[in-house]
Amino acid sequence: MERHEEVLVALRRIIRAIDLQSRQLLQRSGLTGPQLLTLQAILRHGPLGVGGLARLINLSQGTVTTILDRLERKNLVARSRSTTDKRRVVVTLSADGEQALASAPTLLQEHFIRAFSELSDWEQNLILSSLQRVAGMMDAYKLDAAPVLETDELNGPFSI
Amino acid sequence: MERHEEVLVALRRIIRAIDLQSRQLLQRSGLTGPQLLTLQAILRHGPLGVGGLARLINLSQGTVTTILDRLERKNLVARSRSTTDKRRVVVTLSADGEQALASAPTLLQEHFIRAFSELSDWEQNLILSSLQRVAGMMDAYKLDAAPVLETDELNGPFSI
DNA sequence: CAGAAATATTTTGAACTCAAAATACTTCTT
DNA sequence: AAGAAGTATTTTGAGTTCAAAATATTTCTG
Repeated sequence: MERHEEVLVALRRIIRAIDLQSRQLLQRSGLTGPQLLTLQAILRHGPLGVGGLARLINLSQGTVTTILDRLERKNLVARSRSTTDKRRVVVTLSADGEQALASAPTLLQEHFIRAFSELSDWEQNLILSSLQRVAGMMDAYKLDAAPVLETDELNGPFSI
Repeated sequence: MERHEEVLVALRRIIRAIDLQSRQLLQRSGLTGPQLLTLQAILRHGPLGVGGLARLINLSQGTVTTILDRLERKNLVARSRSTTDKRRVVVTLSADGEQALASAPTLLQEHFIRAFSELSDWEQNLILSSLQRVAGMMDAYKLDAAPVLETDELNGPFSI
């Protein structure tokens, strides 16, 4: 097996572990990972537009809309149209939302956080920078690809 | 921001990049990432039961069933009941499936594979072992919960 | 051998995710 | 001011994912 395939296997394990954690979270607190992440982002950054929120948590706008639908149904957030620019929808935390956040579990499994914290400083840094490096290599294309869409790149590196 | 939170941010970027790659794949070849992964596993390991397939690619049995539904609808795989043990469903690649696999793109973006391959040997190993370490810390609990899998179609606990 | 326990798979119900199309509003141009 | 162009959000349609319940078969036990 080539090394980049082993990378994929490791990533699939990680992705699955995160998904399972999200489902456990739902059982314990009624909030899934993405929902909790969304609430945390609003808490940290204050009232936000949907687009800004999406960029902050690395999700598409449409995805954030459906997450907000669920949070709104549970009365954890409120949506309101901005008065200055009525195209914008501003999302705020409700009192219930703050309450839910305060009592919510962590997004990563407790035992992962513990294990990670017990690593030495340089090991933590090594792991973090490896992850950031992989992330950078994977989403690098977004930076140069967006402007180039006009040119006929359809027969480019990804053709069948 | 604490370091384990930065870990989560990096992981979210990676997860998103992989999802987007899967959708590009679908545009170009008609197969999504999980579908391609499933076909590859069958090619490598020969006809498989659904459960073995699920363990091989780190997905639940129910998930694999829905993926197989789509692959079967496209005539890329065939399901048949095992004659020796009729509880089991055996999945095989069709001729079309082999053909599709032969002409399919890679699961990771070409440019990621290129960038990764250009790293020095020790850098590749460093990244791979960091990912494996994170994966291990995340799904460690499963090992206590579920005893050893002893299936003859499974070479190692997480091989693809 | 008949019923119970175990194993394998599918179905069901809910959440997440995206691209692309549709909608709503603002700002720029003429 | 009227229409065009741009920006922000939601809707639509499809795929992925899981746990838990339902179904199908086999193997064990009395």
